[in-house]
Amino acid sequence: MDVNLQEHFQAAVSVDNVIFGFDTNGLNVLLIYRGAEPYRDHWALPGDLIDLKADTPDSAAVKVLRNLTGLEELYIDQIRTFGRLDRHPYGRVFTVAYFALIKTQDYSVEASSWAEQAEWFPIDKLPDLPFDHNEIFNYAKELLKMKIRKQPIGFELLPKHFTLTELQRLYEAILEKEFDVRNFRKKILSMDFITDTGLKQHSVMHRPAKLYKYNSRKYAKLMTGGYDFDL
Amino acid sequence: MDVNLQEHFQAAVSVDNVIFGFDTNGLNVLLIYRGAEPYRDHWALPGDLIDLKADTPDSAAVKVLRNLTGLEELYIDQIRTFGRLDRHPYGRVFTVAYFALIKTQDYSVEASSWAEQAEWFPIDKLPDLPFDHNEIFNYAKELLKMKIRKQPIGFELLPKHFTLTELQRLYEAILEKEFDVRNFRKKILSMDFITDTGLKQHSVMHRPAKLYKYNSRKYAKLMTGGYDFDL
DNA sequence: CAAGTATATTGTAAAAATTACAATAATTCA
DNA sequence: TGAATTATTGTAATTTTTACAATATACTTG
Repeated sequence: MDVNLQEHFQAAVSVDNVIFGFDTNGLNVLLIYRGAEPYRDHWALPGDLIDLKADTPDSAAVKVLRNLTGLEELYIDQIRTFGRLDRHPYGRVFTVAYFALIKTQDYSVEASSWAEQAEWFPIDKLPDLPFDHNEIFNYAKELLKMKIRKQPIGFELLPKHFTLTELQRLYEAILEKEFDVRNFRKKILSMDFITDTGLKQHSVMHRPAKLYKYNSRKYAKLMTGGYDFDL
Repeated sequence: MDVNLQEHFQAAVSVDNVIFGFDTNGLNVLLIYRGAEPYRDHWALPGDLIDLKADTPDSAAVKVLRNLTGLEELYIDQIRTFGRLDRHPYGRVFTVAYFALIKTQDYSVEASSWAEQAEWFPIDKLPDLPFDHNEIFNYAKELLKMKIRKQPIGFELLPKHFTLTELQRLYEAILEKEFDVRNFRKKILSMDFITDTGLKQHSVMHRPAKLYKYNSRKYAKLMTGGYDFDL
């Protein structure tokens, strides 16, 4: 390899994940409390340098997720790559940002080798983040808004069985906008990819709501026919 | 820097551009005939390794564009990053893909240091491309389809003054779908961000068409009010 | 067990947007 | 002057979106 080329092979590449979760308080993001330099003892997006001998950006992002949640089958998607010259104090580090959606209720989040703690933060109460993580988070939030209007990814954030009210609150939290109850239900049901499970809530001190589930098979069928999801 | 870190700082990062142009034959992509290894004498997407001391992915992509076209003010947007382990024969090279839109008519394209030739290819008649450039191109094509339905970027591909028929042909070429003449015009005009220039075509052997221009100020006004572009 | 509390569920009419469809107009050329 | 070629325009039917409020069901409490 000639000198000219060697100059170029001196970069590191990392992944950073914006992990969204949803509960009764609204939309949350998972942050870690960094246990290593740089920015030790700061809250930051969970991420790691890519192992150049073993990982693609995608597989590296999945590893970070798995470390944190023990789960492999999560919704994950690349956002974009950030590469300001001075974004990392140790050298030229490009970072490929991802966003992931997880069902908060179903799984518990645990600290890992590089994270002393991991904690959910409401998206409107984030601490100031190191590196360019504020920028990455804002970009992710916009992308989530866009995507949820085009694809049925909201279900990734809800338990397997959910009520229509929960679904509506989710859309409202993400889109920062309220919907009319009747119109929302009409529209969602007309799309025909959620199914009534026949079950109901119980032990709630009001009329119990029907429980629905997402039917990915019906959705796949619609897409094949060139369907335009929108809300 | 410890050994552990050094292992990570051995990657190179490049940019690759999918440059779209539009003419009477339809939608085209600009390819270069590589003058250097690897894949010398192959048609490929124009791109280059990022200068780690000077460039961000964005600025590197703009430099490639400028080299090829002499222009700086082009529509350009990041697509995503590709990082298969074996995608480059010289080592671990990640590539940040971009797509750009240029007005074919207005400017001429010239070869550069790393390109012996540069040539427009109709998007349905591309040669087989090296690296993962086929994958990148396909991804870019899908993204263009999505974006043109959401943002008025079509105008970036047309001359300053254009006819409604030209605009319709552009949408049809990108979306691979035909529109009804009357409905298309109604919709476009109702969006109210193209303006009649008062000019007409001439020296055409049929009724001359009115010439319109894109009015970005009106578009900006609409967006502030939360407008949802769609077609 | 009756009344109270809290949320779930449902329909309809008006307005807006989309779709389907074909006849007339303006220029150049022979 | 007419032949050729593409540009331009309107309307009715259908579908989608919007705005709006009364009733239903379970649990809790007195």
